[in-house]
Amino acid sequence: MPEEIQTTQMPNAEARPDRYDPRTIEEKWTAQWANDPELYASEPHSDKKKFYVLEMLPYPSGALHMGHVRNYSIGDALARFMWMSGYNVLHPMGWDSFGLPAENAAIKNQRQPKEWTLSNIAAMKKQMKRLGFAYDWSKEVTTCLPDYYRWNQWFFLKFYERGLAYKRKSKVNWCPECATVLANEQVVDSCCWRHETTRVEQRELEQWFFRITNYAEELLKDLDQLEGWPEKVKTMQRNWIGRSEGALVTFKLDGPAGPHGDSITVFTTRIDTIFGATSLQLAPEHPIATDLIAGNAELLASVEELMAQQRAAKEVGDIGAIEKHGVNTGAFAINPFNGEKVPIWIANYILMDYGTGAIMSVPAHDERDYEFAEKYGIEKRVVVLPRRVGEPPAAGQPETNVLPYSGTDSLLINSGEFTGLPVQEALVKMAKFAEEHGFGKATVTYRLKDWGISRQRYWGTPIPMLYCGKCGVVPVPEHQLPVLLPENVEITLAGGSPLTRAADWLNTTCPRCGGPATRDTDTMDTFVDSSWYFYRYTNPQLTTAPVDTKTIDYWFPIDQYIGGVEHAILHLIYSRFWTKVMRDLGLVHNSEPVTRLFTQGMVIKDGAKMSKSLGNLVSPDDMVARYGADATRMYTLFAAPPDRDMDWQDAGVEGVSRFLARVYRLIAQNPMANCGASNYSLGDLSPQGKKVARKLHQTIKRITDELNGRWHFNTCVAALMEFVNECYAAPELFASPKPGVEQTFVSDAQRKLVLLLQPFAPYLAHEMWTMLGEQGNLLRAPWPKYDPALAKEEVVEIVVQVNGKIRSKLTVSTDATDDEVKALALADEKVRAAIEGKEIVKIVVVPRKLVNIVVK
RNA sequence: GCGAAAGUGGCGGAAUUGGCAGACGCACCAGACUUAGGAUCUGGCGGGUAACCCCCGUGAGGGUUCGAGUCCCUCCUUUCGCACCA
Repeated sequence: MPEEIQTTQMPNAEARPDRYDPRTIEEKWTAQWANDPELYASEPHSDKKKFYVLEMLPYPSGALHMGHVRNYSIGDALARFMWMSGYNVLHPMGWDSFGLPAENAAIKNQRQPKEWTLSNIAAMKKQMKRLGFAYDWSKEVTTCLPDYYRWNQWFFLKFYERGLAYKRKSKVNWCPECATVLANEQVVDSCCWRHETTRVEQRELEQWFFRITNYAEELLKDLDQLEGWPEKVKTMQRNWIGRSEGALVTFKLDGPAGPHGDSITVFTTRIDTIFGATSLQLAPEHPIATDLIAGNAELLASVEELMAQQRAAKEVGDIGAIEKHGVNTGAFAINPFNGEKVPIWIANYILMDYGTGAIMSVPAHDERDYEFAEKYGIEKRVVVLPRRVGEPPAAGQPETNVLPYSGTDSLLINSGEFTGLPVQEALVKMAKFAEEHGFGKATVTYRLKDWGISRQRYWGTPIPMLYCGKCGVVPVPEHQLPVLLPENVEITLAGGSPLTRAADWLNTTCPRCGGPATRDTDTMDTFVDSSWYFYRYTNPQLTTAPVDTKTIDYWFPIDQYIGGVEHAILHLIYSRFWTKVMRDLGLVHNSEPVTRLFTQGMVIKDGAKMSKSLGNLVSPDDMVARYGADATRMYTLFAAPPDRDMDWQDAGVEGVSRFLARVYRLIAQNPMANCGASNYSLGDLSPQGKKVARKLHQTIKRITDELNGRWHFNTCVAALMEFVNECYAAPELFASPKPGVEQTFVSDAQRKLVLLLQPFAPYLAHEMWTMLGEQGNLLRAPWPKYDPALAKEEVVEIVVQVNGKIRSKLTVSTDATDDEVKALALADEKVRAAIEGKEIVKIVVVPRKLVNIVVK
């Protein structure tokens, strides 16, 4: 039916089938989906392939931003595609809802954190539903509710039983802005990860720690198995774990023992160079250093200065640029390998929190030691040959050059009984020698530190520990869980944990002796919440255990995790650690939580990441109101490949919206009943019909390949646009197909277009699905298959080059042989003009692509 | 300093294994339909050129190849990660 006739018949604009009105369509379906909780529900199903697709859960700040929309649009497209591909899909969502912003809001707006958080959740959930994301809300997890955080406490007790949770006094990173402790992972360039310009201070506090270092080796080793993870993330984790193989060697002091003992233990990765050690260097805070300078005011002052220099360098975040300074203590230690006395120095570039806080200095073979020795005139003694094993000495080069060659494939010299050994062998033998003689051993050091989880904050999981005057530290018995977070507590940022002021809650009885006891007033780092939430999704209402192992066995590991790269170390290393502990507790059987990880790019506007402070935010609500959820979502997929940063342009959404309107009109002008058969052949169609059919099947192939492969959804959308353009090139075909095969084809093409659209623009797809008279659930309709016979072109354009320059183009049958193509090319007028009078050296034929005639 | 990724029209981006550079979209220009158009449809749109043929063109320079955005080398720029870790 011609468009203009239809439009004049329509009583009101809203219902005009030539007018795409996303708002009416989307609100209708939002309501319908809300009434159908089974739609996205997924339960374990023994005879169905599962697919667990997960997007990182948001912090309920109050409103979604475009970064969220992009993240969830990627995951949703995948989930929808996998459903249509026949998988049993788990696609849950939840709320990482403990944390400081709720407390700030409480102070600022006089609202309770709980009320503030829950109302934010309600608002954001509504936004998500309006955007049409296909989440199974029956699996929703809200980490700030006792249903969830009681299991944090349960895990804490299990960790404690296993010695994986312990308390110690330690120097901690303190953010004055947050008024709480930060984990090492939360300190970025010496500043708070939340307050990027706030310098972190060092404070001494009693803290609970999780012994993640017990798993350092496994966390490192298992990275090799994570083939579906970006190399970049794995590299960041490897750097963070920072494994270093070496040896500990103990040097006895050449003098009386002080309060901190009579020896210095150094960590070295080059024990083979120990005969070249001409001094020891201690960190300014090293206990022995304290002993050695005690009572010497001059030394004390110098060391204070070294400490200040180190602190300053750390604050700038560039300890690497520190200018080396040191002081000679005048004391000596004995090198246990040769009995030599070596001077003990204190230096500003030695870090107390790495290794043992003490090194042996070998100026001849270490650049840093060289620099230091140059400055202070310390002897440089060569103990490794300046060349590889088997290499003859270079002519004119001294056999014992300082800093000659830093490789470990050389030979030792001047090293007592170890002289002549290759370095690699010496490393092993000398560590063994030290161990046999009781002054050292081979060891491995990590940069990774235990995870400090105590936070002096209110809005978090209470740590389930008690302090009894008689019994000391006592865990809350399991049956008393949860330790509920008390409500209506006065919240201030200063003055330690607000929980210290909740007297009723704070004072309790000791479960061991029945005497008075007080609760731990700290709460857990929120990264505890996000370390295992994805397990809880599988069975969020379970009251007897954190998870049901059988259910986990079905769903895990997560097939696809999608989120920002900013979580490469924090969240993603904690989650891996937690999984390994859960495995050791017998709760899960997988050792890694995530098979494939995808890190999407940021949303950029006007050259910078969208942020409130820059004022370049684009509100998803505004976009949805103006263009609809489908257009907004589809644009986030269209603007760039999902792993790259995308540049937001309002006009771009409009373009996508126009495309959706074109799709709508294409089908709405003449929605056809299901003709059943889809087995037409090209020969039955008109030339126009053939072109459309070919394009359709090529489009199916392109989109299917992308969804199964590299995920360049931008080209999927482009492919859909190309197909629709092809349809518009033959306007009568869709408007009034001829009875018979043509109608069958158009009916089929309409359906396939809707199916292909579903992952990217679900609202419009559902609307058109019913418009076509289909009753079944579109989300479970089978993904269309492409027919290679239909996708194949009959003729192909061949480029003819002469010496690599395009001279002509030929249209030949796809089945033409190389010789036929060659003959056609040589017969071509333009080609003949180009090669006239020249000798043909060679003719290259690339089937279905080109001919290159090489002449001279 | 070390390592990784990237650099293509006015803009976002395409070109999956070396084979027509610029798909698709935005912006812009012209036309059609219209009382009107910020709707819709049609066409154009890298640069040089009045235009055709043609020449040039994927950060710069070299190389391999019949043929290079794609592979190799050197350099430049941007982004990210690491950086006295002994």
